[in-house]
Amino acid sequence: MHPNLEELIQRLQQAITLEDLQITTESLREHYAVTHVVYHWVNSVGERFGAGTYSQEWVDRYVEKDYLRMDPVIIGCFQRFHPVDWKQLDWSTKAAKSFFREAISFGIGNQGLTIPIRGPQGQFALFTVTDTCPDEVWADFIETNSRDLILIAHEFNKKALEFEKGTEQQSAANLSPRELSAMTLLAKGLSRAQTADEMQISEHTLRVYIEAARHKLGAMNTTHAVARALSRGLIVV
Amino acid sequence: MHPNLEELIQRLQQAITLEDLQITTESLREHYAVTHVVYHWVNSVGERFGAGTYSQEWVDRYVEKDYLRMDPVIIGCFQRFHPVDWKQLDWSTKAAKSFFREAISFGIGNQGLTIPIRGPQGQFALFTVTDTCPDEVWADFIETNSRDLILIAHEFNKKALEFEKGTEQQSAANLSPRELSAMTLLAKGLSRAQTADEMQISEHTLRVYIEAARHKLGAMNTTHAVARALSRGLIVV
DNA sequence: ATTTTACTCCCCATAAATGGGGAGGTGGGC
DNA sequence: GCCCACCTCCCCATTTATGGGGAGTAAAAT
Repeated sequence: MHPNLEELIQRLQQAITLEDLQITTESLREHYAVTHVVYHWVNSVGERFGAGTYSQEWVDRYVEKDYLRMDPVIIGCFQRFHPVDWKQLDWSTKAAKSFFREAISFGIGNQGLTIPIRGPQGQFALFTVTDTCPDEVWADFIETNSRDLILIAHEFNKKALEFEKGTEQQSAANLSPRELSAMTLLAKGLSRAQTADEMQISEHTLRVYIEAARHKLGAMNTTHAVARALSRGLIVV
Repeated sequence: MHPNLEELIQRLQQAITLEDLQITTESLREHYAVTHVVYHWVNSVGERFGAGTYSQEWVDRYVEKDYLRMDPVIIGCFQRFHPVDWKQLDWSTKAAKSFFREAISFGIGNQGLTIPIRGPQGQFALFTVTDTCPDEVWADFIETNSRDLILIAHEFNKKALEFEKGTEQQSAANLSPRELSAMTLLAKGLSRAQTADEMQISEHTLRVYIEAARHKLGAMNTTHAVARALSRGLIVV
């Protein structure tokens, strides 16, 4: 374990503004003596939020070209769980190769480690450390620090979720057991007739539950109601 | 950091069967001198998988009574990111109270810390440590070990995902951008007409996307397809 | 250069979901 | 004891979703 992990995490935990997170990324960059440290998050509303040491030029370029949609780091991390060494990713396509060349020209560095992080309600974030060095040096760096970085990424995301919570409040909307059963069965793909049969009630009665759940959830239709129940963690499929 | 974390994680990383995970939970229980250690996972197909030291009687009881749907630990962890001390959860309802009493009678312990873990395609897992002790002792335990436990939980899930990859690899389900747009808008409660209008295509065309998405997701109807897309983290509302 | 993938459009008919009413029974909480 | 939330049942008519076909263009991957 790195001796200063405690101190770094404490600084993170004490952050109260976005700028504090920004400063923390800069401190981390100095501390680990790497090229860049970035925390990046696309929230449930599609808003982007991030803190990091990439140059503004690169960020602008990235947004302008909509690289989010093709960046092999994003694509790769989205289907992985463990930290991803950029070398493990698929850079074979032409677009990926030119993207990588361009990234290097913007001073991103030739090495990178990105940790995917997933939170409630489908939240997805990335914590990235990049450097400019030979493969062997980078392998050593990962070997030494990956666990610390996982914990730091975790703390970053915890903080980001705290900020998010301040901006969007969500109503409790507690559904009755029968309403929850109805929502769950519908989410499993059963039709109303099947659901009513499974719940051993008439379809007429089932409709009352569905309607009640819809109104409680402020949903437009059954599909919407099921989607909201899922998003809010009221039901599990 | 606990001196034996390295050894424990290495043992985890070398696990090649489900029984190895089971043995690891038992080793962890001894190592931390706690009442129970459990890793539990409900995958995208709804299959349950787990390793842990709970008694078979409690597991059977839990499944029989379908406690998964009301367990405050599940509900609470599903909407949280950071490790959850069971005391932070909402035990105010009558059902929750009797559930807690019953759990204690089955020797689960009066204290618990559960770490929610989320993987690709909406995978959701829980890593739990329980104990029987006073609040202050438990607070100390958490203070001392929570970070180690996060890393252990991470390794557990990495291993579980490796196992999963072996058994079911067909659930890749790549939806095209238009299919994803359709699913997202439907999940937001738009009707087909509104969705088609929003996507600026004819409703006939929209139906092709919905049908394609349904088939790819193996869903019975639109509601089911949207639910699966949400569960697997393909779309966000 | 060829194949695959994605995107767009159109037809038919039937089954399903939705909108709005109303009514009676139970149990728990104040 | 009363009220509220929950559970159950039923009617009407209309809109919407679903099932199965087919077919052409354009871009991208191989």
